[in-house]
Amino acid sequence: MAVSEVSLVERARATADGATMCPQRGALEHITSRWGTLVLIALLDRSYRFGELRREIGRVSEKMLTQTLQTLERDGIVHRDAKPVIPPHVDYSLTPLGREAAEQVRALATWTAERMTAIEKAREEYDAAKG
Amino acid sequence: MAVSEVSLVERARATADGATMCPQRGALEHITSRWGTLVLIALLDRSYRFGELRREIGRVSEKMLTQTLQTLERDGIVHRDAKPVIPPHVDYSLTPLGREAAEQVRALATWTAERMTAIEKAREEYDAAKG
DNA sequence: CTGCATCCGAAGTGATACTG
DNA sequence: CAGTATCACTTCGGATGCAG
Repeated sequence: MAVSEVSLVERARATADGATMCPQRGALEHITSRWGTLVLIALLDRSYRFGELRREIGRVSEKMLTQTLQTLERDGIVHRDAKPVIPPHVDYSLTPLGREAAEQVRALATWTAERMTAIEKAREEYDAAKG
Repeated sequence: MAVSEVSLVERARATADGATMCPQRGALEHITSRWGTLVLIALLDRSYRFGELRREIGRVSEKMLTQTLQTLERDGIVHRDAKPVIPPHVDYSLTPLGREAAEQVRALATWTAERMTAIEKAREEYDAAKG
């Protein structure tokens, strides 16, 4: 097994002793966060303006979208291109790094979509047995 | 583009009109949740008992681990094998479905670990520019 | 050993109003 | 249009105590 394959869990424990959480966990959580996943999948298609992205995703507050985009921009996942015009025009797109991450996320989302039938069946059985 | 590649965002919007969130989003969030990812990666290696898993992951309360495991069990991702002995002995392992999911998650975690240097560099540049 | 119930502070979330 | 600020509200998460 490659070193990196277990490093997540190992580092999580290693840095758990009162120290700050390992930066890896942070990055992973930004990418897999509730709105992060949707943003990445949307941007995989094309670049979006702020309001456009908000409409595309739906049911996301300005605050959360702003926060998500800033976090992902800071991690070098999303590129922010603010054109100095009135009214403001800001385009968001994926960096090369971000595109790699987004493809992984999309793979996971696609998998979930494909297996949804099995998952719902499992839920029904679980609820029937315990409920 | 395959249908499933955009269905996540589309469904999120489709069900956004006061209805319950689409079940896909729920499943994806269970898998990518804070403790969900760590549980899946750990179980990819071998089966674990409750306390063992708790120690392996580190810094997770009983409550959260229980909650995470129950959610994943309900989705048919994790298998729970409770042996009727005193004291109780419960083994957790991945179902075939769960193994597929876990491999996707591990791929993402591995990617994050590999790109950590680039991500940290991006963060420093961002902070230097804005602070 | 496993896991449930409860409490409570911390953090996340979102509607609204406001600025550049 | 793109974001910031504030505030009320909800959920998260950990500690503790208890049961099977």
